[in-house]
Amino acid sequence: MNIYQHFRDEILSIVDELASQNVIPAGMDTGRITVEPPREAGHGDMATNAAMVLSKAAGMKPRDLAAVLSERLNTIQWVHETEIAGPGFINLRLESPYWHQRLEEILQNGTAFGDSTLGRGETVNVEYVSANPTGPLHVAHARGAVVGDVLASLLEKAGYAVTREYYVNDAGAQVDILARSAYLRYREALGEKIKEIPKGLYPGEYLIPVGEALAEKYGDQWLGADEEAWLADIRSFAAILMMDEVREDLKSLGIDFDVFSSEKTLVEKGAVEGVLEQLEKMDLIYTGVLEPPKGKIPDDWEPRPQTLFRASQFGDEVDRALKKSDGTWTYFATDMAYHLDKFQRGFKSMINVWGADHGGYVKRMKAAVGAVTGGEGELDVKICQMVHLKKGGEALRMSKRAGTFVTLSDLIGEVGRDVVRFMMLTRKNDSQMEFDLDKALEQSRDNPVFYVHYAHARCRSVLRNAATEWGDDTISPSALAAADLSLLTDPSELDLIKVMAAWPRMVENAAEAHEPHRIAYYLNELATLFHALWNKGNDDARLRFIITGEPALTIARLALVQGVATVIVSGLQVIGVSPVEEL
RNA sequence: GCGCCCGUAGCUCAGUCGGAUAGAGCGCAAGAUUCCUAAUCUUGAGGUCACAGGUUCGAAUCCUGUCGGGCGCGCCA
Repeated sequence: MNIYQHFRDEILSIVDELASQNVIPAGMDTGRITVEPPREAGHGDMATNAAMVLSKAAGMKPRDLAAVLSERLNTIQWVHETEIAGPGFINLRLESPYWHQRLEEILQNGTAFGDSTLGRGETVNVEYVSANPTGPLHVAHARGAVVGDVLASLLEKAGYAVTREYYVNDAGAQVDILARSAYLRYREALGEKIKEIPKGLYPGEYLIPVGEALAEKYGDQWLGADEEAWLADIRSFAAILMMDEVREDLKSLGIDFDVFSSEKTLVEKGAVEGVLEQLEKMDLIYTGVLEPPKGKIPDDWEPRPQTLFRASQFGDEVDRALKKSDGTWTYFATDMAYHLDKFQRGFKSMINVWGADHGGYVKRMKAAVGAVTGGEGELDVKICQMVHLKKGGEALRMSKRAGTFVTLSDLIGEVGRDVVRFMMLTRKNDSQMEFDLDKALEQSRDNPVFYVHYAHARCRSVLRNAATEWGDDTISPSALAAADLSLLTDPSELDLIKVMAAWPRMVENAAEAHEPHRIAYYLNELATLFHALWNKGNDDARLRFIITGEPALTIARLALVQGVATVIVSGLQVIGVSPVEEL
């Protein structure tokens, strides 16, 4: 349950009630009323801006209106006291039993705590990774993979019906290059000496086994043959092998897609012609000549009539080309068809997770979605900025051309899957990130993965110790459920419960904002509070979890510890990281 | 030249679709361990939220401009 939502509803009914009693006008816009945790703990448990938001429409000064509202709020169940502060905030302080109930709720729900019905089962398509099937995944893909996957999990937890989708670009020029590169390796496998991989082809050694496999399957039949004889076969052969590798890499990151959509299939079934026909009917296509980009004119620029989409009618800067000079579709044209296809499969809400190099593509894609769905489809694009790897205090420079990039599987081999997943969420997706391989393995406060794991391990440790000393029954779910939680009276214990109680709201807000990194930050905060409480037990033995000779108090505190562990696990599940029992 | 993203403490970064005295970690200074994991914690110093205007009860947040960094800029994806 989102507790802030609960009290917001209470305020709305108070507003209605006051309106029906003609104390304030009826029919005011209450949409901007919020109930939030105040930034400062000293301001109570919750604060509402209701009086300030409504004051104008009510024709009252904010603080006067606040006085009227707070009088009624005082009578609501669980409200301990209210206070009018600053320009007209109403601060609420809640009674301790309310917080004890929240802990009980956590214990009853287990890791399902935080599940929300916000999404009302609406479908959302999250498309991520979508790397060309031309080589293994590397570090840049890892960030998008994690961001997309965790965003999908987050939306699921918030009550959406999520489809995880990978778009396989198996039709464009990139896979032709793959095929030519593989052909070289094929000749090599048959004994030819290849001195140097020509510029423009993929030099990576990962294609050597592909060449060998080709040689084994097809023998020498293509030696000396024209490209048109072998291109199609090798292209699909190599692309399939590459996708197998991609799937392996994703699996090792714990990522499993629901749908792999093939660009080639889409093109072959005429989807591009379909979407263009539709656009033609809407008069959104014409033949024209684009202006060269100002300030920077490409060397080989020449004005040329092209088939263009009126993207500028939908918020883009210029109209965009749909056909290449060789008559084939641009990537954009097939991507339009692809997004219409998604929409027709029932996804009004689409999220794409892209790398930084696609930033300039966002506007036209949004324009395209707006056009082909008649404004009904909604596209959000999360751009993941670059990841700079660091090791031994030095930057690891990567170059795809030189073949010196660090692969995803290298990275996982170096630090492990869970660390990769968590670390990728320690920055907003649109901020650049430095990934320090040494720090990611460090067991210190510096390393948020460790820090959260440590908090959970400490929880488990206390529970194990209690079981050893008092018997397994002490920590059984039924024993903890029967605990007298009213014995939890210390402010730091209640503070901890309050942060746990904020978890459902965190899930909803992060899901609505499409910001998975907030989960990692929340877990860090929860861990901080728990570590702090733990250390209070060092200063004051009365605050330790296990108090010999006081079973009731101990069980209440074990319930608290179990609650912390539960919420941490609930969060780690969203991130896709396994909790550890001990370190 | 144009578009998008970013600019917050010495460093790395949060900051809840406009809220109260702008936060955290690292680093720095000083402390806590016969006791549930000190792999942790506590306290302190540290700020013109890049800069200049504007919008309003209120701006780090929204708008305009300037400066600085990143990404991209017809027939690559």
